[in-house]
Amino acid sequence: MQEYRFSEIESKWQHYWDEHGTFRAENGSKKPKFYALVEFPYPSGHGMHVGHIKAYSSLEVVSRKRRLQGYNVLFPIGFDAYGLPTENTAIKTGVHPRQVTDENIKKFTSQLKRVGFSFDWSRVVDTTEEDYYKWTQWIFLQMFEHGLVFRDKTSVNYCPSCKVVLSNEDSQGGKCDVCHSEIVQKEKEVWYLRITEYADRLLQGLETVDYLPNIKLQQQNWIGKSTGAFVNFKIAEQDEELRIYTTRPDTLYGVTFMVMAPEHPMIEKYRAQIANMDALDAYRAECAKKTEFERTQLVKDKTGVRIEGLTAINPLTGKQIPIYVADYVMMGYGTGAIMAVPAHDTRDYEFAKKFGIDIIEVIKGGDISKEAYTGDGEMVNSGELNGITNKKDAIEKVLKVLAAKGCGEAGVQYKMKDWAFNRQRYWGEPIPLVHCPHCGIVAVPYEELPLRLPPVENYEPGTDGESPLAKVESFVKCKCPKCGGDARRETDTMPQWAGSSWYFLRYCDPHNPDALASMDALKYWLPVDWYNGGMEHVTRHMIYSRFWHKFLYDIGAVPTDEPYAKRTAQGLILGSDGEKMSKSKGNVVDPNDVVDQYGADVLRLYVLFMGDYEKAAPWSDSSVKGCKRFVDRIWALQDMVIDGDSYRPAVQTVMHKTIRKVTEDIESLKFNTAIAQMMTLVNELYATGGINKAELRTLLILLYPFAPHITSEIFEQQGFGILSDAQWVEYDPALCVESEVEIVVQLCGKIKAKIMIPQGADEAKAVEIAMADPKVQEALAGKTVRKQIYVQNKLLNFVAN
RNA sequence: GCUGCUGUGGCGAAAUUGGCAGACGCAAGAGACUUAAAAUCUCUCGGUGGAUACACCGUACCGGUUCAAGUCCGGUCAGCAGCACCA
Repeated sequence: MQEYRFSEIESKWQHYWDEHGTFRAENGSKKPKFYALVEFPYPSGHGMHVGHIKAYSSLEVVSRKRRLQGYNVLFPIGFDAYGLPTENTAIKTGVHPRQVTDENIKKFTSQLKRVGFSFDWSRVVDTTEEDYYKWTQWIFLQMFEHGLVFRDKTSVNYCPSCKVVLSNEDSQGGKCDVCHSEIVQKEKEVWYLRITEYADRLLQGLETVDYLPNIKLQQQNWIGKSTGAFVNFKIAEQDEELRIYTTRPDTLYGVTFMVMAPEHPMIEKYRAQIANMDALDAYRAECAKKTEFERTQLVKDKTGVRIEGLTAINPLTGKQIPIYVADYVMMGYGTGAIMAVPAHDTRDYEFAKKFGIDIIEVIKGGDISKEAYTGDGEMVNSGELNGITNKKDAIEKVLKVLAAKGCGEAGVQYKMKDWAFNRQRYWGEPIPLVHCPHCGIVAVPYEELPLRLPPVENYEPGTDGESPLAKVESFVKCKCPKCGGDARRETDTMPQWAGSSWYFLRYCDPHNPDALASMDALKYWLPVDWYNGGMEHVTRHMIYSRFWHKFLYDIGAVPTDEPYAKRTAQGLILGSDGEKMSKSKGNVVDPNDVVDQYGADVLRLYVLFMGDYEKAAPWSDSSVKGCKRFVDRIWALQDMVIDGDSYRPAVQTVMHKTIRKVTEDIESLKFNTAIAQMMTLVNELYATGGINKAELRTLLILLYPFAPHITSEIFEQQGFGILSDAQWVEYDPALCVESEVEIVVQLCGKIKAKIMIPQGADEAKAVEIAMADPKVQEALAGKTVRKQIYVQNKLLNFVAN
């Protein structure tokens, strides 16, 4: 046997697959289709991370297996290449982001190829290429035409370091997602996509798809649907109504004050009529200074100021109620104002205690002198609601009363907000809209797409939150497509999430010049059968892309309502210190190093063998060696090959068991146990002193999805042909069990003996054999068996005393 | 604070979903081969006692259900993740 020179063998097979187009997916093939999708990478300058390898390895294994099972598999890859790090490199070095991107993509491509992933390289997409972002802009314009794009001046999340407006999703926890600086609030005109219009459908759609339960749950929480009521409170001093949203209309009799958000428009409207406007202005200025983080996290104490000159009237009791301004009420949720029921809401309770406001109990069951009671109970002090004992009935009743008086109705609210859809950055898709002094906002005509990024001298954004594009007169100045007069282009670009919201559609038909993809191709491939990626993308990327997809479905551009039939997520690879890998900690593992030292097959095996695929696991250099040893033992099997075209009796059971376990475990992401079973098989083969041709052939096929290079090489050398053309192997369930099995004999649940009985023996037979065993006889001596439990092929338990 | 998940050897983990706890791998120890080391091969490897057979204990902690609990139920503690004044 020759030496195992993995780098030669691996590059030989990578070239073979490339030249033969082994992994090309065929549109419209008669074979059953399987569309496996992994999250395309952002091509950063640092190259790939072992985390990428783990993320792609699962569906890589599934894809290779499915091809051997006769499927037409689409397993594509691409690059989500717009984004800040590339632009920041450009700012630092002056190199054009296009060039930076191209270099990074080249680097990623070579790394991916070295690992031997079976991607269809003829379908690569790059979100920054003209014939791709043309269609991103096209979708945006379709949304614009359908009223899903709007402009609004609101307080936005602004990162002072990146000088950019961020969506809520990009500024979770009050920190910028990219540079982790504190986010501040800033008034700005921004573009929004009306994703809230799809909130209910995004929620309902979850019932029709096969996502892991925790993924569904996170999406549900993100959408955050609540049901309740809108109630209008008349203002005593003015001909005006204050509209509020509440989930507890049943507590309406317990309202003792109202609260408006500091930004509530009614404050400005009645500026002249409010007696203490100075105090209010001072308070509001203080709130505006606070970052979102301070406002929601640090401040435990309730603050606020009463509005003097405006009083609300409880629509049910006619009682006058004071109104406060307080920053514990947010303008962005509900109506920006609430009715406060301190007896039954913990926040209102704190506020009332601090400001000495009345607390009126309307639900019995708690002790409101100590804390708010949020549970269920009998209604009291509540007029017509008195005596009702459950929340549901009380709400039903109060809604009827409100409807009769015309001052309120049932309603739903979502936590999810509309999607702030622009960045003041260069390296993104230009927003194809024009500001015309006569016609207003006008869409760039479809024929003019793509609207290209112009060259700029300086990629640095303006300090006032303006895009670098604003400085390019030749880009900004244009003619209005409607009236032909002088107009100005929108200079903001789209956020990074735009291109990734539809990339899986382009894969189906990546070179189509006339549509984002042909309907035929989409009908053939959609939905994506299995999508794997990180947990960090299940609320943002996945909700955005589901939203776009549903919109495209509504306008007839795609054939399915939901894009992804199934979604799973891999766990992180931690550094060997158990911490998250990061450059600053110096615990990052470069996949190239592993490939250099041990080969791609070892890397692939290790990332799947290291633990539960869905859980985080620390990297261990020495454990990688275990996989290396396994691969070496596979290579060494070539010296032990004997003739034989069927499994030898001594290993027949373990062969069938292994086929079954590997076949099943791959489908349920249990790669670690699939590999363990193959190791067990190899150990047993070594113990028999050899392996015959039939056994070797089967073993190579089972191992091929994990370690395709070494298995392809041995397969060829043994004269079995080209492994990627082979068929997956079958098992016989009847042969997965030995003819004799060991069972445990227990006395009252304690193990007393182990006996061999024929496989599938009935209870009488098992008892007969057990009774003949001296240890069993000893254990049962002098005892009366009152009951016996027999589990076939497992155990026999005597209950005796 | 709310929601969800997880707690098993020195380490990464298995356990057909209530039926032999610790498969497989790493690390460690002993032996073989070697001038030697590496590599490879063989054996040991949860704890306590015992020379061995073996016995007892053991899946975060306390309690319960059951012939039988890592698995189910109730409570406690710890860790992780997501959301976070959502009215």
